[in-house]
Amino acid sequence: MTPAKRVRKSPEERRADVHGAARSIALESGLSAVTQRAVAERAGVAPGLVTHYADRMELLVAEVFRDIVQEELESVRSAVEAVEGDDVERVIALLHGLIRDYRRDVALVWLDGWSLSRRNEELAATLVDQARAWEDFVAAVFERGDASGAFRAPDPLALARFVIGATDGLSAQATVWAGHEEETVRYVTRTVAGLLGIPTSALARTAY
Amino acid sequence: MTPAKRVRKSPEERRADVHGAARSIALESGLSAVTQRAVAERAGVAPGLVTHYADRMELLVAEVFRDIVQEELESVRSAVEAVEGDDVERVIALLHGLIRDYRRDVALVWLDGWSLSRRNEELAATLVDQARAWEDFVAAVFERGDASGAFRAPDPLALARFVIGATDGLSAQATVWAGHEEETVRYVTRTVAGLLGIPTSALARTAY
DNA sequence: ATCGGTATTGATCGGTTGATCAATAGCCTG
DNA sequence: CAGGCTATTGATCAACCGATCAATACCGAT
Repeated sequence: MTPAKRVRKSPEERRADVHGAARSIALESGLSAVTQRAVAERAGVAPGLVTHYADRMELLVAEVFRDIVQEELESVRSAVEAVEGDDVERVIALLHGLIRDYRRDVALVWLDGWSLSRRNEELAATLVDQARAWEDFVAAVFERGDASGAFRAPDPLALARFVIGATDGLSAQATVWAGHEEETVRYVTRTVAGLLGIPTSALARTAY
Repeated sequence: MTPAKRVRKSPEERRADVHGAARSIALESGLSAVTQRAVAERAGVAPGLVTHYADRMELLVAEVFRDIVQEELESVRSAVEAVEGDDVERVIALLHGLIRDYRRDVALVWLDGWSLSRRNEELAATLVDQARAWEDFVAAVFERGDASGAFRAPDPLALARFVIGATDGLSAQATVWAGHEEETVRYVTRTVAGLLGIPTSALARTAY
């Protein structure tokens, strides 16, 4: 039993290590696999160091959830903002980000979040925050198109809630029903086109 | 410490007791609260008796999930089959069963099921079975209307998958975003009407 | 080179979980 | 009423969980 050689890092760096280990575990095996010992092992560190930096494991889980979900949102956001065309094109990019480019690991993290937030207050609060951030983002896309006259969206926030709720459910389905993404995109496209008061072909003009 | 008085029941009856206790715990506190000791206490029984009848706790959890979900399906099924009117009326009843009459406890059990099935093989298999049963039921409603000419549903199964996925997601949302059920019903109604090729008013003619 | 601050260790505690099984006692049969 | 089958008990085990903290040793400052 040779005592493990120690490496002394700056608190910020070590904190990032622990956080990164927790993050990768969450993406691989779910939020419930983010335990003190599992994180410690992956970070190559003693168990005590994890709670030393994370304070409580529940907080670490909530933070990891926030990071994963936030990154996904920023990814879709930048894809939408990178669109050169009109507001209809932006909606197309949005739907792509919501469904076609969905990431199974992220979808599973969302499901874990819903389930675990019953017993983890911080996680519950974080989940609500992130859901609102998604709503605001999607609603802004619809509002912009409504303002420019590209389509009609009299209640952007309600529409955003609907689209997000629906696509979330479809993503959950897709975690076990793989292979129906194309079909799902078609349905959602038709649906949203109908709700926006534009012809389906307008939202489906790029090749899917 | 007076030894607890024993009551000797038939295996079938005791099994039902244990099962019922597990079921009520799942509806109250989620699938992850269905532990050997919690079930034993609620059933008024020694912990050992729970696993004696359930074999493994994972099996009990899977069975409880199946029962709860199956009962919900049968409830909606009988509501739809009780409709006297035409196939459009049946779709209205279906959407009601899927969204407005949604039960928060059942929705949470679904979420737990998705999350837990990563670590519980039997639960995963049960979840897939139940999801298919829902699909078949909803698809049959659409197929019937298509056959009778009440509306158009060229691919009933795909449409069923879409409607179920979307309403599942919206139900999950509703577990935290309470109070938007009416709005959600309106959106889903418009959406489904559009997909079925009938005027929205046809699906919304009863007072919501 | 050495000293001190502090990052890090890892054993430890109390709590939970599922599973097991010898011992017990209720109730039906004769 | 007696006997025996078996339903039931409850203590016990190993494995995991999060949290804690005195002891340790690394590394920058002097």
